[in-house]
Amino acid sequence: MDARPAKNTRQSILNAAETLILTRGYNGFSYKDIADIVGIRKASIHHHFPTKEDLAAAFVDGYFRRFEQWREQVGRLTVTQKLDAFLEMFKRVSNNAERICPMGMLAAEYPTLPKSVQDSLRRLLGAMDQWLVQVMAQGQTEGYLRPEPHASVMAKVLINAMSGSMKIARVFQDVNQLEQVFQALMSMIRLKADSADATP
Amino acid sequence: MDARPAKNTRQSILNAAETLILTRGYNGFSYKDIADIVGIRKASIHHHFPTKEDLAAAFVDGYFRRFEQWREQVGRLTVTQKLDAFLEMFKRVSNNAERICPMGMLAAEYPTLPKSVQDSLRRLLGAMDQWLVQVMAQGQTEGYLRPEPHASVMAKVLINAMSGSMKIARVFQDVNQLEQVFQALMSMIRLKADSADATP
DNA sequence: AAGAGTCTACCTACTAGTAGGTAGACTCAT
DNA sequence: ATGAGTCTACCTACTAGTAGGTAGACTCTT
Repeated sequence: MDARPAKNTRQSILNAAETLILTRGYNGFSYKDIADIVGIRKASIHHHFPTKEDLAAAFVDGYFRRFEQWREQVGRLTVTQKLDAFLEMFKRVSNNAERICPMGMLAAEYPTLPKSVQDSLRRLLGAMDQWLVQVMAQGQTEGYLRPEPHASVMAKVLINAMSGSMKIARVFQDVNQLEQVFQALMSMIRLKADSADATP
Repeated sequence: MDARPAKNTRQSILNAAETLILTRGYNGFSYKDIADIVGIRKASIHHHFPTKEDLAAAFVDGYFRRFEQWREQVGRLTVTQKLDAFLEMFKRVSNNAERICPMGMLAAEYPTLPKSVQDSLRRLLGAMDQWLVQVMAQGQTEGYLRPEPHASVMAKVLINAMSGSMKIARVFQDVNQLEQVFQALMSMIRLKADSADATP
């Protein structure tokens, strides 16, 4: 059927790994779980990803690339739109209500992760933080966001509040929490109704 | 030497479990790890805690009881003092810089936890949330905290921002982050300099 | 012919948990 | 007071099952 079944299997494995990592964590799934989902044998996974460490690092790196693409896409939006897009990104991760974001999951498991996965994760978290800080700083310069606290702290508060909410929402099965928390936080850091430096 | 050495071992196991759960998570440690720390044989742990599920549930329940005691102790303090005490509680958890709070760790692992542990955890998270919401509401009534957003959302933002900060701080080895984030958040929700309804 | 991809069959290391036993302290009837 | 019975706390030795990973044979496609 498929012209190139190869890439497909690799991607299927990666997709299965993504769901498993974001629902159960690195220490909470095995190659058998992946094999069952993808419909191949356990040994075949090792052909694409020799070790579990390789697989996890590949997932985080892939996530990083997708984040970079997304960052490019939203680059020309206003601060308001960027922050809305940021919320949407979180919502997309938890669209099946069982997943939480890589930060919430993998950062919690950090000490138990293989070194290469730790490194990839640090890069991802660093990039997300850097982006958010820049957006916050821009918002402050434009007078759209309050000048205090410092953009870097504002960013930490927002990203942690979002990530934490996903987790708590999963425990208590509360679908609307992410949106509520986001809107509340925005109302706390916003100064004006809207920013409007849209560079078309 | 000791009249009743029994209780001691049980408590040692519980202490080891606490550190292991808060650093590596439920899926990240084994009975062997505990045995090595406490200095007894693996099988002996089963005498005190028949299953790993029993051990984890006992830890969470013990944590819950300690929280209830703490809540009693801070009951008569002002809102400002209560929130400061709340920060101190978080700081105490992470005093060795490797631990994160049960919320950050166990809530992330939630879908993989045995049912009884899930139940205990839900009780703990529920109690902590309830307490914080009440404190926030009191602060709003006294005019010490901003009337918006709703106390329940304010509580979620604070607790998640704190819990998340501990995790990120561990990844980037940033000791001061918890304090910074707390102070920043307080400055965002505070209306007056201090609350002063101290009931002596 | 060769390589990629998948398979069966296997390995070692480790997991939680069990079986069965021992040393010593407590209880209590004689 | 003393010996039988019982209890706690721990032990060694084991089980069944699962983890990640490997070797080598079998297909296809090019």
